[in-house]
Amino acid sequence: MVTPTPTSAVSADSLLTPAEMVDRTGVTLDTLRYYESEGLLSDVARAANGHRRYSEGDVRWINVLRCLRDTGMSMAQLRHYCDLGDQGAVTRPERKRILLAHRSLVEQQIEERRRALDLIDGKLGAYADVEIDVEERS
Amino acid sequence: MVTPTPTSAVSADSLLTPAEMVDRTGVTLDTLRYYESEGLLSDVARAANGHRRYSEGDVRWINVLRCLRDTGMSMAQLRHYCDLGDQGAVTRPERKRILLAHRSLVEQQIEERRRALDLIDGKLGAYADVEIDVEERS
DNA sequence: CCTTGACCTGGAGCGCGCACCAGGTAGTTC
DNA sequence: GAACTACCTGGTGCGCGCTCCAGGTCAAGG
Repeated sequence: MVTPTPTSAVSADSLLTPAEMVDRTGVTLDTLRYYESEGLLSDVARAANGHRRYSEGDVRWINVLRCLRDTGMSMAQLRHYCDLGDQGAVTRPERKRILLAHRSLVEQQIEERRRALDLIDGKLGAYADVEIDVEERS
Repeated sequence: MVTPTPTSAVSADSLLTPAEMVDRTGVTLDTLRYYESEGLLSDVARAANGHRRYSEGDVRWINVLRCLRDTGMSMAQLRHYCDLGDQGAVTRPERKRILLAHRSLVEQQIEERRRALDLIDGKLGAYADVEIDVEERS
């Protein structure tokens, strides 16, 4: 399963309502539901009235998802990664491969951005004489 | 036929044909025209038959555009930046401001990616025992 | 003369990742 | 008991940044 569930018994008061989840993760309600519908977040608990209840594990998992998304992993890749998680330990090698591949991609992104900084600094050199009005608004 | 086009014959006056521009910049024909139509690339020369002719300056400028785009500057911001350039020296302070702002954004991106590396490495720790089949083909 | 190929223009189409909306239910508040 | 709030489901819409397409021009080659 995707979300680590340490025990079968979960202390009820540690579960978060959707609104609390939004606060904790910074992810919107719509996006949380979207991720769940796409299989990125499985086994979300429900209250008696059908409302979702998120665990601390869900919070951590959403943070992982956002980290990967924000560094350029596509929904499709993320879905694949989650599917592998759902399929059990036999997929661990491939999950490791995916993480390693993404890791090197992130390193490339850092390199690309370092080069960008150099280019920007080069252009900024042409503005060395320009004083920026610190009082300027907006 | 995939026979290499006779690019050995460099176009006169060191101006580049659209196809040559694609080779030099890695940007597609459609995108080059799109950028021009959006005002990111002005005053592109034309041959007698109406075909575009790009200068070495155009090549350098496209590289700047791609650098900024690839680090998250939106088309709208890029358009604004180019408009300022077209308006002359009076806009230099704002152009500098934009570059500085984007510079700090890129630095934030690097920081975010460093944190991503930490998180990925943390997860990779759980796979320390996993051997990846190096022979695996794909 | 006919074909081929590079390029032209204007406009439509598209994939992604959400964001928004309508219509409904369950629990609390006055 | 009426309103209000929080949430539900299923579906549609949308902004961005290209990407593709139809239909045409022009020049060179066989």
